[in-house]
Amino acid sequence: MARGPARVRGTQDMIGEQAARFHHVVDTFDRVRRLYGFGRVEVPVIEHTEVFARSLGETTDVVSKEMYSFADRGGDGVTLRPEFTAGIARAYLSEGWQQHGVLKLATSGPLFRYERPQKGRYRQFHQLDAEVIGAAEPAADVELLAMADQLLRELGVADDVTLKLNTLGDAATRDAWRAALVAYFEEHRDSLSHESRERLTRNPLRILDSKEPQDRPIVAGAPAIDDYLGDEARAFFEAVTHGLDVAGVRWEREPMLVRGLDYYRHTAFEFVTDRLGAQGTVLGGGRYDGLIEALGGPPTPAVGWAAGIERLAMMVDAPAVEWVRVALVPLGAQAEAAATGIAAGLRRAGLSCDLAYKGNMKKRMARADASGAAVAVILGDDELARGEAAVKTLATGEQRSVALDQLAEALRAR
RNA sequence: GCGAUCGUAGCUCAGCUGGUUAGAGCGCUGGUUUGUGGUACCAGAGGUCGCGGGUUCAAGCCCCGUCGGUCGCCCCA
Repeated sequence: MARGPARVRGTQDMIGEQAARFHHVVDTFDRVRRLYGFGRVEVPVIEHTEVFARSLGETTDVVSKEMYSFADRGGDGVTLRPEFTAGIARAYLSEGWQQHGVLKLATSGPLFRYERPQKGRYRQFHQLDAEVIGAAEPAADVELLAMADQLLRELGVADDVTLKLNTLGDAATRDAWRAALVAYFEEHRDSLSHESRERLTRNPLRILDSKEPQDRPIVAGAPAIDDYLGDEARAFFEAVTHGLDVAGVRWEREPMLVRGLDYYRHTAFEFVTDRLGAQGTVLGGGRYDGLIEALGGPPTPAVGWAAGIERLAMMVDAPAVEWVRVALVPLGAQAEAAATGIAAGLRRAGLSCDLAYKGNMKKRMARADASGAAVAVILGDDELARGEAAVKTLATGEQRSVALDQLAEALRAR
């Protein structure tokens, strides 16, 4: 069995196909984000605990139980980031990024939540993230959703994923709807599941996506957000949905889709799938016009989303293996010394090249084959003395001599 | 925090109702070929059966505990 120290629960070591899938997702995101003019931003993995505590506020469970928080050697309370948005909002304020006007930002990297691992859920997990800060216009929501849609298309998972869209309205709408929901559920308290009765005091909006069958009929009769939407909020949502239609982004209305936190306004959305067990959300986000203010800044409109890299990586087709083009097989001490220089030359010429270090010739040839190289360059004392190398096309077994000074050119042509 | 399920070689797994020296495939090393791979054949290395206790003449197999993995609940910023 395994020896040595174990991996920390909920972390992952990735190699081979798994690592390739992961980076395929990140690379695709990086390409798509440029198409939409989103600049890359880098923010710390660690923040003062206050940054997340203030942004999360109401849901005590999240803050107390699920953050990786600790005191550093100086006694400061710090937390490994459980999400991107709060840290980016903090940077926006502390670094004076208002000077840049409307910011379209993209980032990706590790996040940490102290949770019980299960399918598509880890303690160190990774997300892609996109934010538009400083734009109150529905066009920002549309652009962000169009980018998400294109990303999922280019990853080849769009057919397995549905965009669920809702509006939470403005602050007044949200408060009124919430009050109506609480009153309604309070009325039906006795028929609710045990879990939902708990939620009623802690986080009543969550009752709307309860998994308990007995809650379904009650949820179905709950007050709908649409009855509480003001004219402005309604117009905003219509602008978003119309924009999506024009951009050719398919969406479905999901009136029960909510966000637990108070700073979310207007658009809320999730791209969901049924391919990932209990973790159906592959990409989610919304408008968080209240967040920067909650962190002590000026009222600043913002909207964004994040997507789970692991979840996407599980869904994409296996990316093509990255074969190396040339396998260099030196034989003997002299040839090995010369091969180092030849390999460097081939690589500078832009040819990917694997240099065999160990084993007898048979072993080295076997490795050359396993590397997927198109050609093996065999370099022994005879060849070296003549200033040549044997170039073998591995697929056909055909072999010929090539002068060393013409090697790069000859290999490129093949 | 709760529940279910699993834990045998580096990996994937087999091991019959408890019964001698615990097996296979892949991978690894060496050989058939002292300078020729992908196919084939031969040989070899590699295992505290997660860990601890118990029952038994006898435990990989049964019981208890514990640790770990997986899946789900809670939670989901």
